[in-house]
Amino acid sequence: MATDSTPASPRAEHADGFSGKRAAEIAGITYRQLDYWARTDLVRPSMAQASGSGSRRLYSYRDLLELRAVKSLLDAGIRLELVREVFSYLTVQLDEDVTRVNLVISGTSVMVRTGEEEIVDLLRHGQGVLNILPLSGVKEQVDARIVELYPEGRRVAGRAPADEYADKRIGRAASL
Amino acid sequence: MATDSTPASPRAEHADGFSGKRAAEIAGITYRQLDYWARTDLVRPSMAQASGSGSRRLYSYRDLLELRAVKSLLDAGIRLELVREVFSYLTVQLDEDVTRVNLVISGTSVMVRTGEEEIVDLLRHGQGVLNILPLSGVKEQVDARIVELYPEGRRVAGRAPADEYADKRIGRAASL
DNA sequence: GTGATGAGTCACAGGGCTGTAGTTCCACCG
DNA sequence: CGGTGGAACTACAGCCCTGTGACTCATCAC
Repeated sequence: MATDSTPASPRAEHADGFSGKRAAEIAGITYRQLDYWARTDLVRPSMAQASGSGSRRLYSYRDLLELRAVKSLLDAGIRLELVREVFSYLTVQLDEDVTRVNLVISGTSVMVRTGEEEIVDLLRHGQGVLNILPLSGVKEQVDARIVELYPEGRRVAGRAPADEYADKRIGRAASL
Repeated sequence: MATDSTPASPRAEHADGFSGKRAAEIAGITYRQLDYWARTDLVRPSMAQASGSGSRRLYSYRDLLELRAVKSLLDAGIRLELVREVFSYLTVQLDEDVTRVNLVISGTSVMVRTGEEEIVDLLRHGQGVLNILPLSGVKEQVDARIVELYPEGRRVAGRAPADEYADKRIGRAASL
């Protein structure tokens, strides 16, 4: 990771990571929320955990995406409890192909979907409420916010070319 | 019964309304929840409000649909706070044409939609999380539950023929 | 009148924060 | 090397929301 040579995107500029305070600013949450989430294991800084007063948390770019995704879900009126369930699956996945994917939450079952058609299928056959979060939006927001808050003169280019996308079911919790 | 002459569906049998206890059973919630919701103005019995100890609440069939819709949203991990917002708009609408309609919640904006195509549009252009609740499911569940819990020998038939369906935006809250 | 039913009330629990007052670590200065 | 300042984490109290349990109390049917 540290020896990363990928070009482009605000991502590359900050291989050194983001402080707790900055992460909160970029994700658009309060510091207290960030702290609470870290202490309760919802989103933890993957580059450096806190280890007592005076230590520093260090969030990776990917962590920022998670923080922002959590905030989006919260803004949409979803209970933190469900968000926790979702992310306990999601953490495994959610890599670089985040850009064109939709996160679909049906009850406690979570999926990553690309095509709109398949989502329509879900709609047609689905019983419960469907929560759909376009992860692309999350990435865009984070990138925009980084540039906005910390322009730092450094190079900021377009994103890398698209890869293949496929639908993946990433988890399913016990039924209600 | 009363002066109602509509045929079919468990609806017709209970023009006299449902007691609080029954309403809770049918909706699949606890009596305490029903009580709390009534006292905090989320779903109130439209046929008879409580007016002191010893009085009785009376819920209409339509109230049952609301109760069940609230429960569905809750089960889907949505915060009661958002549900309140949604229903403050929804209460105006939500009539008999509930059967083929989807309730779409995007942020704090609420819509009733029929065609899947239009939902796809929302997906494609939408920024935030979309919560989609098929109201048809709600009605089916309520009907099934009534028959299941109170078969009462009375006639129970299929539902009335379809009417026209149209998309209607029913409300939009202040932006975040 | 009597008892069952169901609304009213109160206290309290758990989740999700928020505010504030520490604490600790680190960098920098001399 | 010791002192100083500041950034960031921690501890803890407290608030609001959503119930829940346990009673109490008013009605109604008999």
